[in-house]
Amino acid sequence: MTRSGKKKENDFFSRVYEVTKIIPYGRVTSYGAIARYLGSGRSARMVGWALNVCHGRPEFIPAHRVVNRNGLLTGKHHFGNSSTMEQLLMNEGIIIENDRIINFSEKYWDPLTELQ
DNA sequence: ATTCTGACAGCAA
DNA sequence: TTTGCTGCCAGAA
Repeated sequence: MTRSGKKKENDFFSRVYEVTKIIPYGRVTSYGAIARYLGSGRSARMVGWALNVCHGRPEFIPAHRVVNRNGLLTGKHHFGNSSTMEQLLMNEGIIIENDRIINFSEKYWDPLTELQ
């Protein structure tokens, strides 16, 4: 598609969004896992950057289901209210304490493993 | 073109 | 164990 108003739609960013959108309800994953799934396992920071711009997307992106490898809600501050992210996660059955997901390994969803 | 930044991850001390 | 620095990649100024 010849630049539909934006740049390449199949950018690294768009892939991040696509992967993020297919995260099942009640499941979470990490930035590194997504980066790895996209091919660049060391671009975890880019994933965070992409999600930072996800607000400019018309579609809903469950960015709250993406945390760091420690299960820590590092990006909760980017959801308008600092409590929005944990509210959304707890609403999906995720146990959060001190901004960290308690049952992280339990709810962890790795695109590499699940999607192959 | 160059520099800085960023919602990370890995490793060293 | 916790704390801190480095590497990494792509976009914005």
